Amino acid sequence: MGRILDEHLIYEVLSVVEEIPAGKVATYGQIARLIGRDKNARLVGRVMSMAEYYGSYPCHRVVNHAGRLVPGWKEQRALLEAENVPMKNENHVNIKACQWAD
DNA sequence: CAAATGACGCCAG
DNA sequence: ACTGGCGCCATTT
Repeated sequence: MGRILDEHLIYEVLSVVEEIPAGKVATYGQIARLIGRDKNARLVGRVMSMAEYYGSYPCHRVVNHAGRLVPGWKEQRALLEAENVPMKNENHVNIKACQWAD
């Protein structure tokens, strides 16, 4: 299985993710806008799901527009709390308080 | 080619 | 806050 997604897209998404500072989070839509692909939030999510294959990136700092954590990824919460990211409840960060101002 | 599937987003109830 | 419905895009069935 070769490259499923456009390598250019993967490169752009991951370079943005790399910039998210510890203690902050970014949303899929936010990242999509930053790379000039406003309507491609879903693709950003797809890239994230395969990010491990391309290297090590702070994927735990990417959440959806409501601040919900990745469904099924247990370690994410601990990773965020280790950076003192404010949580709203078990599955959500307080996005208002910790969204990365780009 | 039609329908379904997702680490999504926005709006209405 | 939670749930549907619709729009969005690439990939898969």
